[in-house]
Amino acid sequence: MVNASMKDVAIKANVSTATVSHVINETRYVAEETKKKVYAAMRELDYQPNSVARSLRSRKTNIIGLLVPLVASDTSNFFFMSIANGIEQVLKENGYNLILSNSGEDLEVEQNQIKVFNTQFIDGLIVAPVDSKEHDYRENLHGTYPTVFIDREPKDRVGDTVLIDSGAGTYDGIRLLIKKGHHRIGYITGPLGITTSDERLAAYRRAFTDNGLALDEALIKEGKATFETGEELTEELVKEGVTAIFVANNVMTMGAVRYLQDHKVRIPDDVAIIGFDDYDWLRITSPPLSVVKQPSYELGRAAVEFLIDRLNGNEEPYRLHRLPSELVIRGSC
Amino acid sequence: MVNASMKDVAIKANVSTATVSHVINETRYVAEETKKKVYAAMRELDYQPNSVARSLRSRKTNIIGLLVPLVASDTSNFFFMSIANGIEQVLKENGYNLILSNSGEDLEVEQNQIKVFNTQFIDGLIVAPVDSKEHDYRENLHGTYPTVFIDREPKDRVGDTVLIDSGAGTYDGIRLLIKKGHHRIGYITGPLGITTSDERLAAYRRAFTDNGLALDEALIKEGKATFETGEELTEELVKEGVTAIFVANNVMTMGAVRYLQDHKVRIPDDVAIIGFDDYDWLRITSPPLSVVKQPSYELGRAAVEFLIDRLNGNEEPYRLHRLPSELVIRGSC
DNA sequence: CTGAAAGCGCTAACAG
DNA sequence: CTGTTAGCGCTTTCAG
Repeated sequence: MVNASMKDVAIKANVSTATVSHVINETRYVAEETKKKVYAAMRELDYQPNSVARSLRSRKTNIIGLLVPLVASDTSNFFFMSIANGIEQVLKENGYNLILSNSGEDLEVEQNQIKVFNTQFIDGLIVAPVDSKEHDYRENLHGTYPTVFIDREPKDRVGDTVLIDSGAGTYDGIRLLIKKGHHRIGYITGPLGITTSDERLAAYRRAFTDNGLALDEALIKEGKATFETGEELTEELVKEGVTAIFVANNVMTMGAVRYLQDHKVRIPDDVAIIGFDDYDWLRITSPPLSVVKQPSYELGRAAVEFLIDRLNGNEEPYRLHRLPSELVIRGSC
Repeated sequence: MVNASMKDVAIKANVSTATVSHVINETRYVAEETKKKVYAAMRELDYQPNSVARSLRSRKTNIIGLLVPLVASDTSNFFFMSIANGIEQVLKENGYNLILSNSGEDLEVEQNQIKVFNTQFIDGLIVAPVDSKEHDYRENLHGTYPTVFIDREPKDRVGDTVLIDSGAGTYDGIRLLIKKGHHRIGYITGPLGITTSDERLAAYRRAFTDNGLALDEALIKEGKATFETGEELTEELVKEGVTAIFVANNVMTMGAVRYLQDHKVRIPDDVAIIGFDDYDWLRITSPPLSVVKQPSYELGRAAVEFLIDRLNGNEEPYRLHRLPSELVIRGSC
């Protein structure tokens, strides 16, 4: 059986479609008697309101787009997946649905997807922009719907932005290492030039100067954010005679640990290590890994709250919000 | 500026809306001259077709729903996240969008979400049903859109189903342990009574009988799928004097490893272990963990292919497809 | 307290 | 080769 329309219900209940609509949406007073008739008709016909028609009329889809930059790696993906999870949950609580899309860290794909979204689809957009300080989002984001940027700060503020203050966790980590007597602390980072990487490195430097320590630039190693590069850079650092390593990237953290394990470098006795991002799995590495934890789920929640605020008509200037990161101390330092 | 409609374009180009529509959709012949005028008008007005109106008319949203049962655990979630990733990718290749929704392993939430989807929203649904052999999906799935079930088999077949043959990987794992001389092989599983758990346990039994070995029922431990339960059951097994443990659940695998580490039980010398599901992180446990790997990403792809086949009008009886699982041998056995 | 009717933006049958 | 026009199912104004 094909779905019954509102008209069918109206006929069966002997009322107008207007009344049916008002009963459904509780948008004007309807006599109890009439309501009952309408409900009965709805039940009998197994009526399901057509949300597409409703959207067309009300110019509201109740759908929010989410654009994340996943690449082929469990580790880095998990961060965004976790954000997505938080977002979906809060969205549902507020009666919204989530369209998930992946830019694959590819600017072109990202911009294309935004164009698709521009086709009147979504009521709002949350985007973790592709790594790039260059791109101008004003090109495709015309303000038809509110946008919230997460995790990475876009060049031009075209919406609220929610970031994680990963510098704070980094600072705490380095300070702890220094307090434990480490002076030659290696630093491994993914490509610099993107906000998150730069922020963390700055914190590393700051921790040194704040503690009156000289910093050896040779101990700062930058490379691609891969397992293998993590291994290589760790090797370089070990040869430099570091007693501790801070890895500012999750995937590289694994490579670093692997190198130390493979070369029988004892953690933390020979080399202490602090990594980035927290996962259940880190409880079963040996020793359990100390890391800077980013509140991914909370980031998702916050982003939605900002977005809903805009959807409710908030017209204030765009805001920038930072969530704290946290140093989780386990056995590796 | 508010978005231009097709009518605006038609007026500006001095043609009818029908022509504009046909130009856009290439659905009937239009003279080159006319086309050019239309394109020009579109560009000038920055015209974006309204997909909601289009959907209302064509009764097709190009949106596919995905319903997964995430709970608050990195480990188990990652499996479904990875599936979602595969699904999104293939969907995009085919011009579809993905609405992501989480049932939280709660039957009521799941059924509610299906009801939301029934509101004419989606063109198709992929669902990893909540753990339960009881529920009758025919109640809410009326065949208005095709549905594909993944990972878990529902009681009544109301759509194609794509599963992973995790029994095969389990069988291989047990066989390998037996071949290595283990006879007392403990088995840890999450709650029985759901298809995946039952299948794996059956494979365990089969591996024993196929090898002419007696099986000690006391070595089969069932419990909640949590880290802590994994630890507890491992303790019980160690006290039973097992020389190897097979853990048929990802979260419990971590608990098991943790227990062995904490109690200085050497892996694999004192107790060999094989776990479930593969993650990057398992490369840095010590020793690196051997596991049964499930092709989550491929599962996603396969599900979409089935769905699209249905959307293209395939009316054959529902099919059941199984993807192979794979034993990944590292250092823990 | 309720109904009639316009119209959201688009597609497609029908007509030329 | 192109235009006219009737809806898709709903919301909402205006009128009673």
